[in-house]
Amino acid sequence: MLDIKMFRDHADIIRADHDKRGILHDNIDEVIRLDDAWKKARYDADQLRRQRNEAARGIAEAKKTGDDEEAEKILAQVATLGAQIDELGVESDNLIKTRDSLRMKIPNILHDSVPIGEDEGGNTQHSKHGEKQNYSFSPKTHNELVDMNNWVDLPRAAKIAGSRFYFLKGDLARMELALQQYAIDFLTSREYTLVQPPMMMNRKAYEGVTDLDDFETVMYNVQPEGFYTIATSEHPLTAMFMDEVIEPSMLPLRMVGISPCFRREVGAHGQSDKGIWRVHQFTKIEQIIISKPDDSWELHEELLTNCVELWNSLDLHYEIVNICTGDMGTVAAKKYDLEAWLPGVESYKEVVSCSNCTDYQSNRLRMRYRTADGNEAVHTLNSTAVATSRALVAIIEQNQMEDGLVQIPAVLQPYMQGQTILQSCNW
RNA sequence: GCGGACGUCGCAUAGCCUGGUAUCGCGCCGGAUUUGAAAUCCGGUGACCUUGUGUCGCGGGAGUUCAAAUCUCUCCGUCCGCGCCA
Repeated sequence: MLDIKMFRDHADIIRADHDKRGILHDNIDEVIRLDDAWKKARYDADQLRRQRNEAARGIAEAKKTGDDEEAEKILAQVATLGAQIDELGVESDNLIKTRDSLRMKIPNILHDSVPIGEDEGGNTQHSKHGEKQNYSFSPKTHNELVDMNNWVDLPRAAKIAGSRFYFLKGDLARMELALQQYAIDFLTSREYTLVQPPMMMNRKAYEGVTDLDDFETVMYNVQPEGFYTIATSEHPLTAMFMDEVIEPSMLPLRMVGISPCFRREVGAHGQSDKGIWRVHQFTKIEQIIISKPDDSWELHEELLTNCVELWNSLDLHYEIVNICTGDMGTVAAKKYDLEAWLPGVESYKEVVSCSNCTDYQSNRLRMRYRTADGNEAVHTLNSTAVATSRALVAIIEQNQMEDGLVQIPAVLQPYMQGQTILQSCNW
């Protein structure tokens, strides 16, 4: 959510941003109109409250001196004030609620370096890492590989849960754990603090961190308490300091989160998304930073550097993409995606997303830090380190051998008792 | 799950019984004093707006009242005891 001051003093900046995104200004104008109306109603209500407070003081004074007659007189004079105040109070409450529910829908201000473009076709290449492997055979897709090695059981998962769930078995399940442990060690050695968050959140906190449409399409609602299962540890870790004033000495706060991620994935998805590429549940190691505004752009690059060095160390080929205006969501001001090469399907596909959300989440969450001039909103940043299911797909496609077995990346071998090849599961 | 206590500005704490201007301390910011620092003293230190002798704010919501931190109901959370439990 953008600061309301932005609408009052710099609406031109928001309008220019909407132009870059190719969306109409209607909502901006409506927020400004509602804000003016709210200020007016609020002022009128304040004036009435002021009258009432003055009268109440008069009554208190009269009662103190024992002048009951005077007290009764004032009481009669202000008899109708309460009803008027209630009426105006309801009006101003409605105005500000409408204003802010609309304000929640207005996207963040994009950074200047975000390329202009209508859709994902407008994304630009930021850099390329590693090389495509040369295979002396025709590389298989990850779906073929997990099938022939019995590493994934989709039908039985569908039977007991539903589609897009999976059993992960044998050596692939072991490598999944190795990958988690490796990524955590990699980041904790860079002074990121490991945090295991709650896997469910309440509605209020969740509204602070996500696009409102996500409640319909992404999150599971757990009854009877009405909690929402987290779609990523970004959400609890970012909302952790909700309603707090953070000591500046704590900033920047670097965290590495681990959690299962639950996603409803409502809507149709293409053939290429079958198997374990797009699933309802996976594990993700996530980087989170809470920072002062002046530091956030430098820290955004730090997050990307961590990703690059982590994925380089796995010996994988991938490219980094600078997401364009038309492909950016509501929350981020700038976003890099890391797209790994999948030789089986001959395309680059998204495995990491690295965002600077500036003060958009912290305005909603009322998350500030203390400065000499008062409290100021912090900036929040997040980046995948590894989403295990997708990282597994990249590893098995790129490291596959002619017999369908897979070489384990050297850095993961110590986490698997020195094993070098993923063996098939025999059932 | 049952019973009890509690929730007050960044932290800590008084006010609640008996309704009538948000208390003391710490930390922080500014000023005075000083060569500088410490110490001391003074002032400030939640949010909002049309900046006023203004309004709101005491975990959230509702109610009673001219008036609620204070009384009532309800929800949330914390702590203690009991029960259950990996």
